[in-house]
Amino acid sequence: MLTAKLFQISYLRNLIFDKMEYNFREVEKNWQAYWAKHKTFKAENTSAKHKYFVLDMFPYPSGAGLHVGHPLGYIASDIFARYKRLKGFNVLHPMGYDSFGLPAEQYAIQTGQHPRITTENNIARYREQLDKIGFSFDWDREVRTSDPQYYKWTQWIFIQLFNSWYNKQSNKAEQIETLFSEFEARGNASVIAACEETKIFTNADWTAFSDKEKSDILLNYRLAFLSDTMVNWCPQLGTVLANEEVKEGVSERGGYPVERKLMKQWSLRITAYADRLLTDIDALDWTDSIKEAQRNWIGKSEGTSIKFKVESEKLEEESFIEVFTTRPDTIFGVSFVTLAPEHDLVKQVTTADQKSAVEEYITFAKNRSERERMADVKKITGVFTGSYATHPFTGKQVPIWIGDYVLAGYGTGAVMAVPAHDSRDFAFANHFGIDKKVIILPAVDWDFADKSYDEKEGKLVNSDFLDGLEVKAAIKKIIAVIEERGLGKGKTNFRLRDAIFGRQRYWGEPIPVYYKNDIPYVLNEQELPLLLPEVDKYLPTETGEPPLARAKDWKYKGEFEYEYSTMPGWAGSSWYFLRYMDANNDKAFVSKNAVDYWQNVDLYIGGSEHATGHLLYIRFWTKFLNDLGFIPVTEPAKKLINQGMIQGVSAFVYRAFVFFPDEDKEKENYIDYYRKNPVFISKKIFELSINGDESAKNKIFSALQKIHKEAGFDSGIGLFQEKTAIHVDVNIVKNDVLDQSAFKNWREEYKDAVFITEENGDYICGSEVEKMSKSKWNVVSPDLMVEQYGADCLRLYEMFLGPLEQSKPWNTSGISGVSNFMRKLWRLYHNGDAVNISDEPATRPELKTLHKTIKKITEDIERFSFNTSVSNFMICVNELTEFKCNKREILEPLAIIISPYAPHIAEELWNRLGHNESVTYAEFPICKEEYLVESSFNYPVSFNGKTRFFQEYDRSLSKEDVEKEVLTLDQTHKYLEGKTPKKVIVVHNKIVNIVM
RNA sequence: GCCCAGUUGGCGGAAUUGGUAGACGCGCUGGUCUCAAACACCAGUAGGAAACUGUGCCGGUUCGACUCCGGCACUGGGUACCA
Repeated sequence: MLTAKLFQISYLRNLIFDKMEYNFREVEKNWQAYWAKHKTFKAENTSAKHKYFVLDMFPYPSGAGLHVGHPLGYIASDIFARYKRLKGFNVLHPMGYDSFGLPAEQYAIQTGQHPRITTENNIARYREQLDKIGFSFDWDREVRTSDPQYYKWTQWIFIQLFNSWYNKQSNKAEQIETLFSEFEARGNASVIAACEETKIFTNADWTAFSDKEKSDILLNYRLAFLSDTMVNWCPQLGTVLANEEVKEGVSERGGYPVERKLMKQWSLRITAYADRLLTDIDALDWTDSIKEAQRNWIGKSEGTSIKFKVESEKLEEESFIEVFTTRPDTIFGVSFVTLAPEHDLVKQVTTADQKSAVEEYITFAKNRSERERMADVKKITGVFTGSYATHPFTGKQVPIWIGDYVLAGYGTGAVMAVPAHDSRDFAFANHFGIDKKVIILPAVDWDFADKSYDEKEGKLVNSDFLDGLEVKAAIKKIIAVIEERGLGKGKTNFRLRDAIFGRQRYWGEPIPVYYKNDIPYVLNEQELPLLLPEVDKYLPTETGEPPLARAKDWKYKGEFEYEYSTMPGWAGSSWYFLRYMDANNDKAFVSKNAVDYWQNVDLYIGGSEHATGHLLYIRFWTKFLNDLGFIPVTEPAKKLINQGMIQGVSAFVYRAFVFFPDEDKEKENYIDYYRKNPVFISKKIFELSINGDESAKNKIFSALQKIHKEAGFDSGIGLFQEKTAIHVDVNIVKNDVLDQSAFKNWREEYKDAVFITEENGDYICGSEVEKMSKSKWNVVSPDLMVEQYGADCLRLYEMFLGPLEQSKPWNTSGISGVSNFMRKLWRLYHNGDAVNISDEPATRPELKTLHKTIKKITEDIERFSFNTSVSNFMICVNELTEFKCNKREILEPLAIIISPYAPHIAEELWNRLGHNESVTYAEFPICKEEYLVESSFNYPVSFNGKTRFFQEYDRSLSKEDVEKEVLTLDQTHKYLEGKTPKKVIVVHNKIVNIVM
């Protein structure tokens, strides 16, 4: 009763107190409304100012809403965008939604609700959450990939890809018409294109071909093409997936198993751009890890193809196995040749004796799922074909094997095996007892019985004309010889595969293709967008066709056959940066004026998980659109920053089971009992009891006895040794201490929980850093933070947590420091409730504090070290508070420099300083170095290994003073009693060391 | 296995060019205010009684190393038979 009353009094006092304090709720609401009303952040497409394009990777609007980790990158980009505006740039800072995707569709399958509805609801929630944080987005330029006005242009780009081929001579994509006229004039003999190997035909042949034949040939050249390819098929999702969407043999979304399957599919010929995607990386200001990941993904390797003649009586014609190797120097070490199980020659080279064994093996390899293959990489499997090939140099017979360690899709699908110098060949040879021949002598001791020597260093032996050469010289020589004798030729291979483009799903962009007599045609531009039709169910049809086959009243239904696949999730996101430049244009995907002005993204912020997916595709499309002359740039983003992930800190309580020795020990019994009286052991006691601490055990035991007594039992009591850790909602845990009553109310089953606590009655939870997720009860919502501390506080704190690029756990308790800082900042400008600003000139120390801060903040922002900025603001405000500084001369620039970080409070202060315009239109102040000069300082002197502060000098540092350093030397001599030092080391005008 | 990033107090982290390591914040301890508490404010806070020792470990370069070089260990991320 008394405490309740007192609480009321203190509550009232706090209310009055609050009135004098910064009222972030009101201020933030007002300024957010002001920005929206005045379109403060609207970017114009024409300006005398320099442009600056700051882009975030737009989110997929999921049903779970945002957690505190999501806005991290947006806050950073917003700070930079606001900073650039203050620096006088015309800033484009847009936001949108990547709104096609699987989760909405899965939800639709379960509930029957149209994915559009789900998506719109989620977008509305995202928008609400984003608005609360006070971002400076130009919402007039919002894009949604699922909006027909947007995907019209995604479809249009697909059509451009379909209507293009890659000319390797000009090294760019060209209109398919140029190829067409070349075929009509001369056939394809002189065409060098990115395509599958094709038969040579003349212009006469071309004219004679049927329409279908012509179409098939052209498909082989088009950048968007249909082909029978091995795809990653996910039966549970009922769709194919790109390599990038498969992680460790299961689907990235959902984690379902993935199989290999041969299917007719739309693909994009990204491999045509492999070389350019690789070489252009170097010039980009992206992080090394992303650049490296892309290089590895493209996987360029230069080597040689070599032909091995097959010795087989069965074959009428001469037949060769072509292998690809990066180590032609090891040719004399070849002891067998291995074919991929899917290799064309497998059937022909298999002898009658081996036929059944080979067929058995091929069936085995085919049915082995991707997952199994990855799981037992070390398991070696293979079979001998019975045939031999002729070694091109020694003329000896080498056996031909089949093994699934050779991939059909890479190189030629066949390898020459050199067991002594390749670890995979070594393992294979060891397993099947094939002999090895050492042909490179390493400089170090090497046990060839144990492992292969794969290094590209050493001298060649047993290698005929290569003997005595170093590896590098040998490679050069052998390539020359191979080419001279026509045994093969230098060849470059890429790991990168063409991107499979069709998805057997509903919620995506329809591929704008229809079929007439089995020939694919693209729609006319006027017919776009090809709208996503309504369907009764979002599942495949009974005959296994994609959901779009269910559409009843599609435009040309019955007239032509439509393509039923939709585009993959990455289609819309592969060009969205361009749409922001001219988001509402219905004549073109972007106008020439707009793209000429905005060019490309200056700063792109997003997660590193897109390294080999989105970030590769967006570069590909950009290059393609540039080739066709639609845009002036070849890269989408000049600078890329990857923000780290914010992890959750899960809290745990430890549950002990109680049972009664004299009762039935069946499991149900004590589970039942526990449900009535769960016992929780604190982290400390839990750990101690594990380590066999007797006193802790006794403590648990006596606590259990107490519980037991209260329950009305007389008999002995026991503690079940296996304790369970339970995730507990982090919102009822503060500084590791559990809110015990909240915990009891949290779940019905914990209603009667009994706690074994520390001496002071606190229950200390265990904690662990994990991914932030609902199921782990460690999600902290930004709404809650904004509600409790304000948007500015959240923004500052997210930056303060640590370096932007680093992953770090969220810890709400630290936010109070930032909250305190906000109050101190407010008080600088106020005395009680009233604004208290003086027009007196500032003192030198005050000016020094200000300009030091301007300098540091500028440097911090420029090098994206936002965490140190927040510290520097705190130092600045602490110093000014100490000075009791309320000078306009100081506080006005302070409001400006803090505005990118804490825009709401900055606007309010700016307004209270008497300005009518938004602080956004102010000018970022420039540091005046003269105020930074030290008036006095200590010389630290290291002498005989000890550092002493030499003497305090009262002087300012100017250029002349630096030259007058001799004076300091005099002082040094005096100090050292007339001895002359050998060396006096001066750094930043300070003597730091004296060498005698 | 390979590639990339990292390892600093009780915790998050700072040190920008090789120049007084631990800024700033959290937490903790003590004090002021209060009947009491919360809030707020003030002081202290790497370890050690001290000499000294301290940036994952071993060694090197340097007058001087968290920073540069060589080797190792561990943590996180990416990748996976790419010939």
